[in-house]
Amino acid sequence: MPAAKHSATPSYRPLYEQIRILLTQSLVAGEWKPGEMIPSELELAARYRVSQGTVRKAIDALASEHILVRRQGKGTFVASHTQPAYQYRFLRVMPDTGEKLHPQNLFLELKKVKAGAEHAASLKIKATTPVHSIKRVLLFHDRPLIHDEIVLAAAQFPGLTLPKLEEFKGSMYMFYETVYGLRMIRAEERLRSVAADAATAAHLNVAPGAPLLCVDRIAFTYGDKPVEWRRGLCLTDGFSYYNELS
Amino acid sequence: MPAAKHSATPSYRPLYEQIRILLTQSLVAGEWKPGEMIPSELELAARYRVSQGTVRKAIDALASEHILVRRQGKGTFVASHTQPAYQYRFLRVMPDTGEKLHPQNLFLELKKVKAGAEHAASLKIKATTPVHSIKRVLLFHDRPLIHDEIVLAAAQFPGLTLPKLEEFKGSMYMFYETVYGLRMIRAEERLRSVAADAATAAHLNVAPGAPLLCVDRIAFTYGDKPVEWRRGLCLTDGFSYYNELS
DNA sequence: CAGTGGTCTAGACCACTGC
DNA sequence: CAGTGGTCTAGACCACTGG
Repeated sequence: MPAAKHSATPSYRPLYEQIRILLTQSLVAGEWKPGEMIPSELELAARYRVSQGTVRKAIDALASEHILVRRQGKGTFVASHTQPAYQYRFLRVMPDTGEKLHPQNLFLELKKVKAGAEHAASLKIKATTPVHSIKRVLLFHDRPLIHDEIVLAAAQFPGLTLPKLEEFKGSMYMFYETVYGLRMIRAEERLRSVAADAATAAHLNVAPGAPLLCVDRIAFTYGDKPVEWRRGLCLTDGFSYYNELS
Repeated sequence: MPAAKHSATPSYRPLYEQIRILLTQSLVAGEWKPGEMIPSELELAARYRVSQGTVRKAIDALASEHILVRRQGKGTFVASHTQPAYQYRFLRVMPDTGEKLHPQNLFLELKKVKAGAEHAASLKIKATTPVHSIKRVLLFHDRPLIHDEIVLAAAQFPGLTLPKLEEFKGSMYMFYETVYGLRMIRAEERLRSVAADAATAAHLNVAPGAPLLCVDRIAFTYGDKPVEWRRGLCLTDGFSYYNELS
């Protein structure tokens, strides 16, 4: 017997949708951590007093968003940026050769500053709230490829220091996840073509004025909560930003 | 009674997958045309001798690829670029204001030429095969925004002429669909940042050397058959290429 | 082998559309 | 109202994993 076929909210909300929300809440609460296995479909069906099929549909939805990962014969797992296939989940820049891009991090600085208007709006915090501003360069085969500025709300990343970033081996999102328990599930990007300014040109070892791909990104964790603002300036000489439209 | 739970192919193929293939074949054969309603789930279930649930799963897959569109209470329809929501399905460039982009076409030329190596590889045809090369500019509020070169296999677009393009009102994909029965379902894009050459600069009314977003696209019809190669050079001053990562 | 996810069925009922 | 897609169930069986 299902708990309730209808919710109190104005418009109709199917059961599997309610289950999806409950599962998400458990994820937010940390009941199951990234990489861990969640209970089997039959267990969850029993817990929520619904049929296996309904649980399946809820899990299907979360799996299609890459929040959960199903593995036949093993179980269903919380997706993690530490899993090999998810290491560079959001990195769309790739060599035109088809080679795999495993860039190297070179951190330039970490400053604690006050959020400007754009950062504040993106991160849904008040302007002048303290934020960390990180600058780094991504190297590919020892050649500088991308210059990033990354802005994070200081309140969400207490005790963040340059050495901590530098000693960590792996992507930023792996870092957020393992050190701060923040798993990024989604991002929005806006791309523009810009001319390199002097400072960026120096970092990327190109002439000032060279055309660069400017990628503005906002990354979100569970519940569409924005966590990271990022501006990447990227060389596209032998590299390109790949996208599938469907 | 299902026709067969296993296919003859080496590895296991579920029934709903076989149904999905049959539906796709009917679409390719033109049994149901863009915009038309396909038979109801129960009819299809009877036709293929499977349960409604199995048909549902096949349709779900096609709907998630935007090949079919479900409308509760009405039926399931073949997606069409002529439907308002699908007009500019693959246009990711948008004003930073959030305004909707309804660009205007200005055709510059149509030439019949031989396919070069890149076009041939992209369209999976032999080099030197005849192709149409179309050049146009997209205007937004009378301001030139994008310069496109579009390459199509001549064999697939017989009798294509500039006047035909010019008299047609709507997007290119609407044109392919309504005039040649070719519905594009998917595209791959590669983005780069480039400096405007003299000719492009003139068309877009900017200084030579200005940074432009170069968008190379291959668009596919049913069965991943490539139909269109396109190179767009786009101003990103007040506009940007929007993308969601998940 | 037991346990997991994956498929498929048959049937009941709900929500939405348009006549 | 009939007809469509959408939800939910209960149960059978298949495919895959690992001990």
